[in-house]
Amino acid sequence: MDTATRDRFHRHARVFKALGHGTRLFMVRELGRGERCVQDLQQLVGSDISTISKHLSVLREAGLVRDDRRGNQVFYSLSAPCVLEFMTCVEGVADGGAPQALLEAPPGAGS
Amino acid sequence: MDTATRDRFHRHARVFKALGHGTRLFMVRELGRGERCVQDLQQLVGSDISTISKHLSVLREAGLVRDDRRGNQVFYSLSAPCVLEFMTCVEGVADGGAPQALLEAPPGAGS
DNA sequence: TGACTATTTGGCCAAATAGCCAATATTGGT
DNA sequence: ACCAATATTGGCTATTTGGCCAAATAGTCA
Repeated sequence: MDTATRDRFHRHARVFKALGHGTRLFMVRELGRGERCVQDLQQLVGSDISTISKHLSVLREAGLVRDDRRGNQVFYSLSAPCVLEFMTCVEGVADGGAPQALLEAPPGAGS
Repeated sequence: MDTATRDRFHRHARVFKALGHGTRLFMVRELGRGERCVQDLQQLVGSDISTISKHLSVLREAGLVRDDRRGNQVFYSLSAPCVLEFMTCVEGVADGGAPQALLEAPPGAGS
Protein backbone atom coordinates (compact mmCIF):
# COMPACT_ATOMS: atom_id res chain seq x y z
CA MET A 1 0.00 0.00 0.00
CA ASP A 2 1.64 3.26 -1.10
CA THR A 3 1.75 6.39 1.00
CA ALA A 4 -0.97 8.23 -0.90
CA THR A 5 -3.39 5.34 -0.56
CA ARG A 6 -2.59 4.92 3.10
CA ASP A 7 -3.15 8.61 3.72
CA ARG A 8 -6.44 8.54 1.89
CA PHE A 9 -7.79 5.61 3.85
CA HIS A 10 -6.61 7.05 7.13
CA ARG A 11 -8.32 10.32 6.29
CA HIS A 12 -11.58 8.56 5.54
CA ALA A 13 -11.18 6.38 8.61
CA ARG A 14 -11.17 9.48 10.76
CA VAL A 15 -14.86 9.94 10.02
CA PHE A 16 -15.66 6.43 11.20
CA LYS A 17 -13.41 6.89 14.16
CA ALA A 18 -15.36 9.97 15.13
CA LEU A 19 -18.53 7.87 15.11
CA GLY A 20 -16.78 5.12 17.04
CA HIS A 21 -17.81 6.21 20.48
CA GLY A 22 -21.16 5.66 22.12
CA THR A 23 -21.53 9.20 23.36
CA ARG A 24 -20.66 10.71 20.00
CA LEU A 25 -22.98 8.33 18.21
CA PHE A 26 -25.75 9.33 20.57
CA MET A 27 -25.06 12.99 19.93
CA VAL A 28 -25.10 12.50 16.17
CA ARG A 29 -28.42 10.74 16.51
CA GLU A 30 -29.76 13.57 18.59
CA LEU A 31 -28.48 16.19 16.17
CA GLY A 32 -30.29 14.27 13.45
CA ARG A 33 -33.50 15.42 15.10
CA GLY A 34 -32.47 19.05 14.95
CA GLU A 35 -29.81 21.45 16.14
CA ARG A 36 -28.81 21.41 19.78
CA CYS A 37 -26.59 23.60 21.88
CA VAL A 38 -23.84 22.21 24.05
CA GLN A 39 -25.74 22.29 27.29
CA ASP A 40 -28.71 20.55 25.68
CA LEU A 41 -26.41 17.68 24.84
CA GLN A 42 -24.75 17.86 28.23
CA GLN A 43 -28.08 17.36 29.94
CA LEU A 44 -28.99 14.47 27.68
CA VAL A 45 -25.67 12.70 28.04
CA GLY A 46 -24.84 13.56 31.62
CA SER A 47 -21.06 13.88 31.32
CA ASP A 48 -19.04 16.95 32.19
CA ILE A 49 -19.63 19.77 29.75
CA SER A 50 -15.96 19.87 28.83
CA THR A 51 -16.19 16.24 27.80
CA ILE A 52 -19.19 17.04 25.61
CA SER A 53 -17.34 19.94 24.06
CA LYS A 54 -14.37 17.77 23.24
CA HIS A 55 -16.57 15.12 21.66
CA LEU A 56 -18.20 17.82 19.56
CA SER A 57 -14.84 19.07 18.38
CA VAL A 58 -13.97 15.54 17.28
CA LEU A 59 -17.19 15.42 15.27
CA ARG A 60 -16.57 18.88 13.85
CA GLU A 61 -13.02 18.09 12.78
CA ALA A 62 -14.29 14.96 11.09
CA GLY A 63 -16.70 17.12 9.11
CA LEU A 64 -19.80 15.54 10.58
CA VAL A 65 -21.26 18.54 12.35
CA ARG A 66 -21.10 22.29 12.03
CA ASP A 67 -21.29 24.87 14.78
CA ASP A 68 -23.14 28.14 14.82
CA ARG A 69 -22.66 30.59 17.65
CA ARG A 70 -25.75 32.60 18.53
CA GLY A 71 -25.38 34.79 21.56
CA ASN A 72 -23.48 33.01 24.23
CA GLN A 73 -24.44 29.57 23.12
CA VAL A 74 -23.16 27.42 20.26
CA PHE A 75 -25.61 25.38 18.29
CA TYR A 76 -24.47 22.24 16.58
CA SER A 77 -26.16 20.60 13.65
CA LEU A 78 -25.51 17.64 11.41
CA SER A 79 -23.60 18.65 8.29
CA ALA A 80 -23.81 15.22 6.70
CA PRO A 81 -27.27 13.77 7.30
CA CYS A 82 -26.35 10.79 5.13
CA VAL A 83 -24.70 9.24 8.17
CA LEU A 84 -28.14 8.63 9.63
CA GLU A 85 -28.98 6.36 6.73
CA PHE A 86 -26.38 3.80 7.50
CA MET A 87 -27.10 3.75 11.19
CA THR A 88 -29.75 1.18 10.32
CA CYS A 89 -27.20 -1.00 8.59
CA VAL A 90 -24.75 -0.68 11.46
CA GLU A 91 -27.36 -1.45 14.05
CA GLY A 92 -28.10 -4.62 12.14
CA VAL A 93 -24.43 -5.53 12.14
CA ALA A 94 -24.03 -4.76 15.82
CA ASP A 95 -27.11 -6.65 16.86
CA GLY A 96 -25.79 -9.76 15.16
CA GLY A 97 -27.25 -11.98 12.50
CA ALA A 98 -29.51 -9.28 11.17
CA PRO A 99 -27.28 -8.27 8.27
CA GLN A 100 -28.30 -11.38 6.33
CA ALA A 101 -30.95 -9.25 4.75
CA LEU A 102 -28.17 -7.22 3.24
CA LEU A 103 -26.08 -10.09 1.95
CA GLU A 104 -26.03 -11.27 -1.62
CA ALA A 105 -29.53 -11.93 -2.80
CA PRO A 106 -30.58 -15.53 -2.19
CA PRO A 107 -31.55 -17.51 -5.28
CA GLY A 108 -34.85 -16.38 -6.63
CA ALA A 109 -34.83 -13.01 -4.93
CA GLY A 110 -34.63 -9.72 -6.72
CA SER A 111 -31.53 -7.57 -6.37
CA MET B 1 -28.78 8.85 29.31
CA ASP B 2 -29.73 5.61 31.08
CA THR B 3 -27.55 2.54 31.21
CA ALA B 4 -29.47 0.57 28.60
CA THR B 5 -29.27 3.41 26.10
CA ARG B 6 -25.61 3.94 26.80
CA ASP B 7 -24.91 0.26 26.32
CA ARG B 8 -26.82 0.20 23.08
CA PHE B 9 -24.95 3.13 21.60
CA HIS B 10 -21.62 1.82 22.72
CA ARG B 11 -22.43 -1.51 21.12
CA HIS B 12 -23.31 0.17 17.86
CA ALA B 13 -20.29 2.41 18.09
CA ARG B 14 -18.06 -0.64 18.13
CA VAL B 15 -18.90 -1.20 14.47
CA PHE B 16 -17.84 2.31 13.54
CA LYS B 17 -14.79 1.98 15.73
CA ALA B 18 -13.80 -1.13 13.79
CA LEU B 19 -13.98 0.90 10.58
CA GLY B 20 -12.08 3.75 12.20
CA HIS B 21 -8.62 2.72 11.09
CA GLY B 22 -7.09 3.20 7.67
CA THR B 23 -5.78 -0.31 7.37
CA ARG B 24 -9.07 -1.88 8.38
CA LEU B 25 -10.99 0.39 6.05
CA PHE B 26 -8.68 -0.63 3.24
CA MET B 27 -9.21 -4.29 4.04
CA VAL B 28 -12.98 -3.89 4.09
CA ARG B 29 -12.77 -2.23 0.71
CA GLU B 30 -10.67 -5.05 -0.59
CA LEU B 31 -12.99 -7.68 0.84
CA GLY B 32 -15.79 -5.88 -0.94
CA ARG B 33 -14.23 -7.11 -4.16
CA GLY B 34 -14.26 -10.71 -3.00
CA GLU B 35 -12.97 -13.00 -0.32
CA ARG B 36 -9.28 -12.85 0.57
CA CYS B 37 -7.08 -14.95 2.78
CA VAL B 38 -4.85 -13.41 5.42
CA GLN B 39 -1.68 -13.49 3.40
CA ASP B 40 -3.42 -11.86 0.43
CA LEU B 41 -4.24 -8.93 2.69
CA GLN B 42 -0.80 -8.99 4.24
CA GLN B 43 0.80 -8.54 0.86
CA LEU B 44 -1.56 -5.73 -0.07
CA VAL B 45 -1.14 -3.84 3.17
CA GLY B 46 2.48 -4.58 3.93
CA SER B 47 2.30 -4.79 7.73
CA ASP B 48 3.31 -7.77 9.80
CA ILE B 49 0.93 -10.67 9.34
CA SER B 50 0.12 -10.72 13.06
CA THR B 51 -1.00 -7.12 12.77
CA ILE B 52 -3.26 -8.05 9.86
CA SER B 53 -4.70 -10.92 11.84
CA LYS B 54 -5.49 -8.67 14.78
CA HIS B 55 -7.18 -6.13 12.53
CA LEU B 56 -9.26 -8.92 11.07
CA SER B 57 -10.31 -10.09 14.50
CA VAL B 58 -11.47 -6.57 15.29
CA LEU B 59 -13.57 -6.59 12.14
CA ARG B 60 -14.89 -10.06 12.90
CA GLU B 61 -15.87 -9.20 16.46
CA ALA B 62 -17.68 -6.16 15.15
CA GLY B 63 -19.69 -8.43 12.88
CA LEU B 64 -18.34 -6.90 9.68
CA VAL B 65 -16.54 -9.90 8.26
CA ARG B 66 -16.79 -13.65 8.56
CA ASP B 67 -14.00 -16.17 8.37
CA ASP B 68 -13.98 -19.48 6.60
CA ARG B 69 -11.12 -21.87 7.11
CA ARG B 70 -10.29 -23.98 4.07
CA GLY B 71 -7.26 -26.16 4.45
CA ASN B 72 -4.58 -24.27 6.22
CA GLN B 73 -5.71 -20.87 5.14
CA VAL B 74 -8.53 -18.70 6.41
CA PHE B 75 -10.61 -16.76 3.94
CA TYR B 76 -12.33 -13.62 5.04
CA SER B 77 -15.34 -12.07 3.39
CA LEU B 78 -17.62 -9.15 4.02
CA SER B 79 -20.65 -10.15 6.03
CA ALA B 80 -22.30 -6.75 5.77
CA PRO B 81 -21.79 -5.37 2.27
CA CYS B 82 -24.05 -2.46 3.16
CA VAL B 83 -21.01 -0.79 4.66
CA LEU B 84 -19.66 -0.25 1.17
CA GLU B 85 -22.63 1.90 0.34
CA PHE B 86 -21.87 4.56 2.87
CA MET B 87 -18.20 4.69 2.04
CA THR B 88 -19.23 7.16 -0.64
CA CYS B 89 -20.96 9.33 1.91
CA VAL B 90 -18.03 9.18 4.27
CA GLU B 91 -15.54 10.00 1.56
CA GLY B 92 -17.62 13.06 0.79
CA VAL B 93 -17.54 14.07 4.44
CA ALA B 94 -13.80 13.50 4.72
CA ASP B 95 -13.01 15.32 1.50
CA GLY B 96 -14.88 18.49 2.27
CA GLY B 97 -17.82 17.86 4.51
CA ALA B 98 -20.33 19.58 2.27
CA PRO B 99 -23.61 17.71 1.88
CA GLN B 100 -23.48 18.69 -1.78
CA ALA B 101 -20.57 16.32 -2.13
CA LEU B 102 -23.08 13.52 -1.98
CA LEU B 103 -25.21 14.76 -4.83
CA GLU B 104 -22.52 15.29 -7.40
CA ALA B 105 -19.28 13.41 -7.82
CA PRO B 106 -16.50 15.23 -5.97
CA PRO B 107 -13.44 15.98 -8.11
CA GLY B 108 -10.86 13.24 -8.04
CA ALA B 109 -13.11 10.74 -6.35
CA GLY B 110 -12.22 7.87 -8.56
CA SER B 111 -12.73 4.47 -6.94
C1' DT C 1 5.38 -39.12 13.36
C1' DG C 2 7.90 -34.78 11.63
C1' DA C 3 8.53 -30.99 8.46
C1' DC C 4 6.23 -27.32 6.49
C1' DT C 5 2.76 -23.52 5.72
C1' DA C 6 -0.79 -20.42 7.43
C1' DT C 7 -2.80 -18.06 11.12
C1' DT C 8 -3.52 -16.68 15.83
C1' DT C 9 -2.12 -15.28 20.38
C1' DG C 10 0.86 -13.28 24.08
C1' DG C 11 4.25 -9.96 25.56
C1' DC C 12 5.95 -5.69 25.40
C1' DC C 13 6.18 -0.71 24.55
C1' DA C 14 4.93 3.80 22.34
C1' DA C 15 1.17 6.53 21.18
C1' DA C 16 -3.56 7.89 21.27
C1' DT C 17 -8.00 8.40 23.84
C1' DA C 18 -11.50 9.58 27.45
C1' DG C 19 -12.69 11.71 31.43
C1' DC C 20 -12.61 15.03 35.13
C1' DC C 21 -11.24 19.50 37.21
C1' DA C 22 -9.45 24.03 36.74
C1' DA C 23 -8.47 27.90 33.98
C1' DT C 24 -9.52 30.70 30.04
C1' DA C 25 -12.19 32.75 26.38
C1' DT C 26 -16.59 34.86 24.61
C1' DT C 27 -20.94 36.96 24.86
C1' DG C 28 -24.88 39.38 27.13
C1' DG C 29 -26.84 42.13 30.70
C1' DT C 30 -26.60 45.70 34.22
C1' DA D 1 -16.39 48.04 33.93
C1' DC D 2 -18.16 44.11 36.27
C1' DC D 3 -20.58 39.90 36.68
C1' DA D 4 -23.10 35.82 35.12
C1' DA D 5 -23.76 32.28 31.72
C1' DT D 6 -21.91 29.38 28.00
C1' DA D 7 -18.33 27.01 25.83
C1' DT D 8 -13.48 25.78 24.94
C1' DT D 9 -8.82 24.59 26.22
C1' DG D 10 -5.00 22.86 29.22
C1' DG D 11 -3.36 19.63 32.54
C1' DC D 12 -3.42 15.37 34.50
C1' DT D 13 -4.19 10.27 34.97
C1' DA D 14 -6.07 5.76 33.69
C1' DT D 15 -7.19 3.01 29.95
C1' DT D 16 -7.02 1.49 25.26
C1' DT D 17 -4.94 0.84 20.86
C1' DG D 18 -1.43 -0.40 17.25
C1' DG D 19 2.58 -2.53 15.91
C1' DC D 20 6.37 -5.68 16.00
C1' DC D 21 8.60 -10.00 17.52
C1' DA D 22 8.34 -14.49 19.30
C1' DA D 23 5.71 -18.43 20.58
C1' DA D 24 1.75 -21.25 20.03
C1' DT D 25 -2.00 -23.31 17.29
C1' DA D 26 -4.24 -25.51 13.09
C1' DG D 27 -3.90 -27.97 9.04
C1' DT D 28 -1.38 -30.57 4.99
C1' DC D 29 1.55 -33.84 3.21
C1' DA D 30 5.10 -37.33 3.11
